[in-house]
Amino acid sequence: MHTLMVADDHPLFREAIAAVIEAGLPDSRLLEAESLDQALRHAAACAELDLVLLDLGLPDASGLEGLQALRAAHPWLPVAILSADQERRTILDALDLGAVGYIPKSTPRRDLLAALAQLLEGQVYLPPEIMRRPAVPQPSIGAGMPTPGPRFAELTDKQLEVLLRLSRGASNKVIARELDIAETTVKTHVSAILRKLGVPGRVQAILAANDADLEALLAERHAASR
Amino acid sequence: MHTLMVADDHPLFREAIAAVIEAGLPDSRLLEAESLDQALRHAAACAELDLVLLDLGLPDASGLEGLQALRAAHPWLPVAILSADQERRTILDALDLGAVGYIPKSTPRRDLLAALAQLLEGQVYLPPEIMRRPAVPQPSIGAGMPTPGPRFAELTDKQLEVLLRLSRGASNKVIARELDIAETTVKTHVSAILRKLGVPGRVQAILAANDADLEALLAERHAASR
DNA sequence: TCACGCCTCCTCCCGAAGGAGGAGGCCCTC
DNA sequence: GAGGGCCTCCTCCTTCGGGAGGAGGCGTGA
Repeated sequence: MHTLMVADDHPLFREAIAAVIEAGLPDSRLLEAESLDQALRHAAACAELDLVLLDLGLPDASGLEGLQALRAAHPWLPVAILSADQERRTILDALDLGAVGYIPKSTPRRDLLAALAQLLEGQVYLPPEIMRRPAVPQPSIGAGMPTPGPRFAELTDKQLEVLLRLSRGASNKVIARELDIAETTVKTHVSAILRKLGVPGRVQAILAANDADLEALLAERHAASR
Repeated sequence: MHTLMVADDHPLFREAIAAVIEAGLPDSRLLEAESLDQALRHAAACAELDLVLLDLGLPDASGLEGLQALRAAHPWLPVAILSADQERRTILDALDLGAVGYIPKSTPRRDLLAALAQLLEGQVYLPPEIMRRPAVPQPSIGAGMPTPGPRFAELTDKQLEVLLRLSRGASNKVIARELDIAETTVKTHVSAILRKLGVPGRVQAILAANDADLEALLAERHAASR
């Protein structure tokens, strides 16, 4: 027998959560709050609360302020964020403020139930699809700027030419025609690019390339070679 | 069959980990590294590596530098920290740098196994006893931007969900798992997306999607449906 | 001169991607 | 009740993408 509270200003969403919990965690009790204020009052009144699911963006609390307030008032109360926000930064900030978990609202029902079960067991839950994404652009920890990121510098000129066309969505065949080399040669270059960038496929190479200015890098090299 | 690597400079500790894994994850392979350098070489040489357990305080890498280096060299390689350090701040910094989990060395054997299993399943693991200690798309729907471009408006909600993941570089298989539908269904959706956007392949769909703010569009729809 | 890196191309092989075509279920509207 | 749109899943088939492994030519620097 667990007691949960969902704090969200959308009645329909609260209803949906209630339905999920009723179906998946049969003998649980669910409190509902439509504002931070009400959530704080519920928390004060109900001693056996096991978990709070807190929406970001309640009318009376912008962003993570609600979490902060709840944590300050009830440091022992486990609070998980339930939000539409999928930003990695937001999740880390929430953890920083003491959240025990973070559940994106886009989480499919079965994963949501698994997450709740995990949280009620005393574990921590974070959305794998976000936290396990490679994107780590800003380390910002000490050390000036080694920022190797993807090592475009390691690519040879030819490989950069290939990557440039890759990033524009060209197929191996098209690249071969444009550079007037055999398709097998293009594949060799592509393989080398994937290896050097440490990505598993051309799609990821394109996404990485889109974060950099390849044309500038190429122009720079051409200038340097003159 | 999983392949793991433990990077720790204490032979006895590596031995202990090996024993735990051998007993608890019978058909796994374990690589051992006693320095960051060796870990990097192993990672480069072994493609089927599923998880790296990285100690903080290797001789050739102080603190989280090793994690940073490993992440930079192999962005797609899941790395979990295995450390004696129990500071909340350290854990948050490790996550910040892209670690998929954090296991204190004081973790009892059975919890350690559970954590490894969770990590190998693609989840995130954090030590509850530390993290649970008391301690946005805000789309700005300013009306003014119709931005039809490619006809994203013609896509159904589900197709938008698929396109969103597509644009992050996910394969059909991954999308299927995230949305909890069959891979064939994903293919159906992808085919519909390609047809509606008038592009010849997923790569072009991604490039088109990157020029638009899909999250905002999705949030807008969800808001409208309430 | 010899080694090394780069570019070029090849074959064999396998898994991912995507089209064609069909089918059942659900829900809404006419 | 009969469409029709959407979501779901299937099979069969082709092409594309990428790894493994090998090989030859060319230029530069030790």
